[in-house]
Amino acid sequence: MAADCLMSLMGKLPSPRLLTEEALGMIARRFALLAEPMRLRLLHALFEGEKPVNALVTLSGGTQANVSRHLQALAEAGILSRRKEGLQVFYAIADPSIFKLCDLVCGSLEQKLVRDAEAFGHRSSGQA
Amino acid sequence: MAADCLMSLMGKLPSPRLLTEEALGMIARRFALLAEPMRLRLLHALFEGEKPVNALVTLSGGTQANVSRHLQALAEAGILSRRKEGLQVFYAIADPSIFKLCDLVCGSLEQKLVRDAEAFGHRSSGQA
DNA sequence: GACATATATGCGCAAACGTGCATATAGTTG
DNA sequence: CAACTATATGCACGTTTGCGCATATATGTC
Repeated sequence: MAADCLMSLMGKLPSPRLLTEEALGMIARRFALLAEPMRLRLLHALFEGEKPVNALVTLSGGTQANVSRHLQALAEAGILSRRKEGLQVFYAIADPSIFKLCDLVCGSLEQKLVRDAEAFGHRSSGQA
Repeated sequence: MAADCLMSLMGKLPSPRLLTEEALGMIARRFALLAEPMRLRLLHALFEGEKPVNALVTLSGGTQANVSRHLQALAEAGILSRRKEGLQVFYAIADPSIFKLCDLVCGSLEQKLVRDAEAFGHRSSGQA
């Protein structure tokens, strides 16, 4: 199960000895890519399907340069796919695990919010 | 599904208007907590079960101060639980979604590594 | 009380990161 | 070829963040 996810990952890598740190770094980088609001915004926009950069710029409200950088980072990590068609470049979600990751995190956050709200109500008779 | 995970999250929050950014920030922070090798190391150590801080210091190889900070951050986010027993403080994984999150990320990384390895074998030279 | 152990915190520093600006590259159209 | 659009990149800046050091707090022991 999850307890040995790092182990299973190590088995797939070329030199199994030094890779504990390397595997951790890879996992950390993966999570780090999802740890930016702007990138999450872009991913959320791509949940609907493939989109060109200019559309993502409009939807996200970010600068073209920034959006381009973020998309490139996500694509290099294999999270997004990149397709060039004429002048435009279309990005799409290439890693379906992203959906489940977001679902898990959002579900967990919902539970935490509900718990905190209940704890709030129990301690003080009113709400803030 | 995942496409409207932000929406469902928004429904649970007190003021539904401004919360799109706030929800994104919460999700981003959640992922950011998992984006550090040291914190991943601590979580991995806690996969076996509840452990005191000093044990986690030994297992992770980090400084006591750092380990304490990381544990505190994870506990404040609700990912870890904190139990005080005498001089020692025991931390444990309180959010079971962490297991699935790690599984998903590790599985995705495995696939990517295999793909890259195959692409490496097909071409005589690869790109970085 | 003094002392020891376990954990948490204040402070400063160095590295990493996101962002904006200007500009470069690629491709289309006249 | 020139002009235009879409995307990518070099550079500098401000913020954030993880870390180490020393120290503070808490609890148990003598």
